Amino acid sequence: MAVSKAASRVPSKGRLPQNTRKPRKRPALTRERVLAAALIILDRHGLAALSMRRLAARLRASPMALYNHVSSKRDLLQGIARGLIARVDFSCQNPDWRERIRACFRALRNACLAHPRAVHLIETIETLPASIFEPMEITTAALGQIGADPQDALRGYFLLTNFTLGQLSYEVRGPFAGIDPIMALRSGKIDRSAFPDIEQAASIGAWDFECAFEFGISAILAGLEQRLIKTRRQPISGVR
Amino acid sequence: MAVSKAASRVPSKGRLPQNTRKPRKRPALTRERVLAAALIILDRHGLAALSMRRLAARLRASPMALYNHVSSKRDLLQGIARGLIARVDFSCQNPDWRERIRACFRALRNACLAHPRAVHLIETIETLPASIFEPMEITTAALGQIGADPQDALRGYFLLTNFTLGQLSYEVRGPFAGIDPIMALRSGKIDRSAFPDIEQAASIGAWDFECAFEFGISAILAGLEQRLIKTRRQPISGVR
DNA sequence: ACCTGAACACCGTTCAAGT
DNA sequence: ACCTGAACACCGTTCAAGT
Repeated sequence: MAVSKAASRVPSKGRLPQNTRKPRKRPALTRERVLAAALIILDRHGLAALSMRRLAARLRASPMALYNHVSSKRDLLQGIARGLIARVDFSCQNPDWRERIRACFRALRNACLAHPRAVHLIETIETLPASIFEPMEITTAALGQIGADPQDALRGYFLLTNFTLGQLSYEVRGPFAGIDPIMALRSGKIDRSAFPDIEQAASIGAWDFECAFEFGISAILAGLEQRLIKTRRQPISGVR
Repeated sequence: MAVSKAASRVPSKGRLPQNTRKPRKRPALTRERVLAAALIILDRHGLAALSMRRLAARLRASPMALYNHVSSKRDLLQGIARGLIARVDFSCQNPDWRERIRACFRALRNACLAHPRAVHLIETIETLPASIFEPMEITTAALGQIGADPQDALRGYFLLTNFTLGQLSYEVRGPFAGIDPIMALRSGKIDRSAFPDIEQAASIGAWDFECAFEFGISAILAGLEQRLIKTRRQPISGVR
């Protein structure tokens, strides 16, 4: 992993160097600058448009210059994802354990929605920054508090994350012309009479993902509370 | 969308043509044969290895021959995903509505696990085959039966699918060297004392995804039942 | 230590030509 | 109708060379 030390050249005490030989037309490359530029391309034009060559052009450097700050394209993409997650603040002081959990996943969701085209990167991240352990710790602590054993608490955590990321992955793909079952029914491509109950649902207005998310978290929390308390001294390991 | 009519050359009544000029060394290309070969490469070597050129080589044809049966690489990938979903049998005759729902998502999960490297394709499918409406119909019908209004029933369905696909996406990425928090803690890369409750969970043996899945579905069903019955005449639209 | 240009081994897809 | 080879405009990355 090639990491530049260029950042350490920044003058101490925050004073700008006044008599440097010549004001650089293009500021020196940095891992941070490379990642930031990559995120801009990703946000604006999508993952397919993010090539090393295009990124280099935007930074007015040769493609190979990037490899001084990033060891491969894979490292670049992982760096973007890690950076986004590392900046999220998951903490919440609410005394209600349900609200603490809810706040975690809301924070994760909002961080992802700020960069929709990076969601897939976050989902496929390989080495996680330490901050991702915060929601895990908060959730397992809260569930332990209501009597869940460690294994069930962890399962509860995975249930919540996987739902959150799963919905994000779906939501972010928009605008669901051919993907959204409601849209598909409405467009008449599918035989409505074969699916009477969906037909009913299809009369609903625009789908509100935020409401669906809050509904989902609420239902999960209610289910976890019921199941974990019910089985407090008798963990549901062999359930099928 | 280029679709070949080569399949219609198959002799009627299932009789093989005995005096065809010469037994072809390489059977004629077909959309089905192209998709099948692509799935084999995908299963064996992953998405990155699935190029039009490599696929053509495996079929002993020129890369351009593929374009007679598939309009683009995108069409190829979508075709694989649609094919996998279309073959799933979601039906279940169990009188218990919970079991009918459970069977749906178990079927979806198992179909995906049979082709782990195709999961990402299934998640990002654009036009869905009609069969994907079956779990939706079964779920919304079941939830309607216990008193949910159409909107909440649909939210319940999305909760279940997004969890199922979200966990699949995570599970399939394995083997979680740097991604699994438990592994990360165990490897000592993270300060265990900062996360006492996870530390507890880290004492658990190998993670069982199937159990986690069943646990998740159970918790969701319990939560949905409680919430939907409780709010039968008072849908939770503005919940936050 | 950082950057460059040329080159290598790949891509997906267009095009004109063959049967 | 189906297939081909050559070509185009791209990729990520290696290498040898420059400062």
